Amino acid sequence: MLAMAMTDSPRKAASTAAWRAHACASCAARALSICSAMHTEDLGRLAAARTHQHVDAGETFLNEGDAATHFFNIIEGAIKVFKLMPDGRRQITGFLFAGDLLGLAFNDSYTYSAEAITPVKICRFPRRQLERLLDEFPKMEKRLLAMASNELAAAQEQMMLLGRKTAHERLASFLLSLARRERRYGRGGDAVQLPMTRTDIADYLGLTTETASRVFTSLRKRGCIEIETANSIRFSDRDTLEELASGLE
Amino acid sequence: MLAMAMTDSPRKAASTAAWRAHACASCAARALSICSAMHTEDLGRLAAARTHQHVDAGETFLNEGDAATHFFNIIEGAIKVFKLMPDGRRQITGFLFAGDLLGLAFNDSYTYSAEAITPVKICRFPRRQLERLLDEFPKMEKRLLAMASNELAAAQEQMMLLGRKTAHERLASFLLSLARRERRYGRGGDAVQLPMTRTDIADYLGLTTETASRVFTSLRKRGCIEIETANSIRFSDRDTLEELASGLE
DNA sequence: CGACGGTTTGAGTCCGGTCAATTGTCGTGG
DNA sequence: CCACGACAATTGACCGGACTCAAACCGTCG
Repeated sequence: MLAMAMTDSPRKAASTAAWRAHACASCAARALSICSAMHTEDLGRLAAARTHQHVDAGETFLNEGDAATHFFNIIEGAIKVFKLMPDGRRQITGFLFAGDLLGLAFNDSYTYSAEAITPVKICRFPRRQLERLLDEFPKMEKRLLAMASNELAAAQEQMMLLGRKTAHERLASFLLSLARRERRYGRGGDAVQLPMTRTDIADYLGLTTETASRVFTSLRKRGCIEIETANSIRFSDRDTLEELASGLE
Repeated sequence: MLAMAMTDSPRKAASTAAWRAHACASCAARALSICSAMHTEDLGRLAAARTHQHVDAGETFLNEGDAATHFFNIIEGAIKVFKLMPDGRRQITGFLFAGDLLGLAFNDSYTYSAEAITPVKICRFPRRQLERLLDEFPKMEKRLLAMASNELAAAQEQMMLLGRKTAHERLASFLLSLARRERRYGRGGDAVQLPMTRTDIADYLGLTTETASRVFTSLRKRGCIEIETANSIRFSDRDTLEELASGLE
């Protein structure tokens, strides 16, 4: 809101969504994964306070500057987290998928916006509820600290990418990290799904749409990847891609 | 170690330092600031396990890939935290000064290296000791979580800088953030000290030394800053600098 | 003083950005 | 079924900001 108010940005603003309470099993299961030591009744307390929501693709459901009253759990779909400059320049700081948590930062207001890439199911918890739980379950706090720590390491890796890598190295790194993620979650193999647009990828890698597209083509012509559709690619030479990503060629 | 081993990097490797135990008041005071609820005897326990060290300027005292056995508290001086690519490209992910903590990440091994910019006094604690304390003092954990959260927000701001800002905008942002920090810690006014070299600044901002230097000159000619010495600048038009930093001009 | 590391400045190049046009994809409705 | 519109992706021609290479300058210290 704050960030949007002072801008003539061409990107469109959010629509405020109405949140409805709704029961859901996978949601509680996810909360469980944060801390297996939590008692069932406490889980229930958290579950009671949560609300569910479907968000359409392209909808912004969290705005930089808004009071940080809730945190979110992506149940299904993909979202992008980003920051805007007054003139509309955009930097995507991360893509989040099913199972990821959003909004855990302990600041007064959100320091980023979030928008659905695909139709998304999300689960929203009040932060106060969480903080009360944290007081009772220190293990949960440790778990969150570990998560934050991993995110921080990832952020530093991304700084390396944005500050020092070439366009080719950036895209190779990105595709491989997506593939690694898919592998970690069971699926995978040599195909990677790209739910986001070329413009999103460019805004994540600090490039323009045109450059992103050109590098896709270039990697294809070099025999590193096959482009089945714009949103689905397949690795045909993962080794070369790995070398590219780490800057060895 | 790991990162250094596979590289023919022109940058020099670390010298292993000998750590000696030593008593120090400011160190305990700093630990206190992490959690005021800690008992004196517990503080003593942490204090007993710590060791002190002087590190010379230019010395690397922490290597990416090394087992993450300790965390650090900068007592005096300035350090840089960075990552290297196999061919020697470097990205500085942060500068740390007196009072800052380093190595709190909860990973098995460090994901970055750290080198002294000026002669430095640091205080080293074993991580196991800290973790035991964390179990006893949940408030401490909450404090760490808040710190990690702030760092994460800063990291995202830096991604915006590296991915989307021009050279001028990057330097303006950097100078202002340094000034803001000095102000937060009492000192300040319109002068900013730059203990790091132009090359360090460039490696932090994703530029080359030459570009960094040129932009300094350009800002001076535009009347935004005065360069008293290479390591000490003064703001002469902070407003214009602010506008530049946020991309408004 | 001279040596050395850091800084500044200059000349020329190039990677990625800009602007513009074309192609491809998909959903809608006649 | 195809025509159409909207939007994403690709491709081409050109441009420019930052990089590269190189030389000169400066401050510090032995």
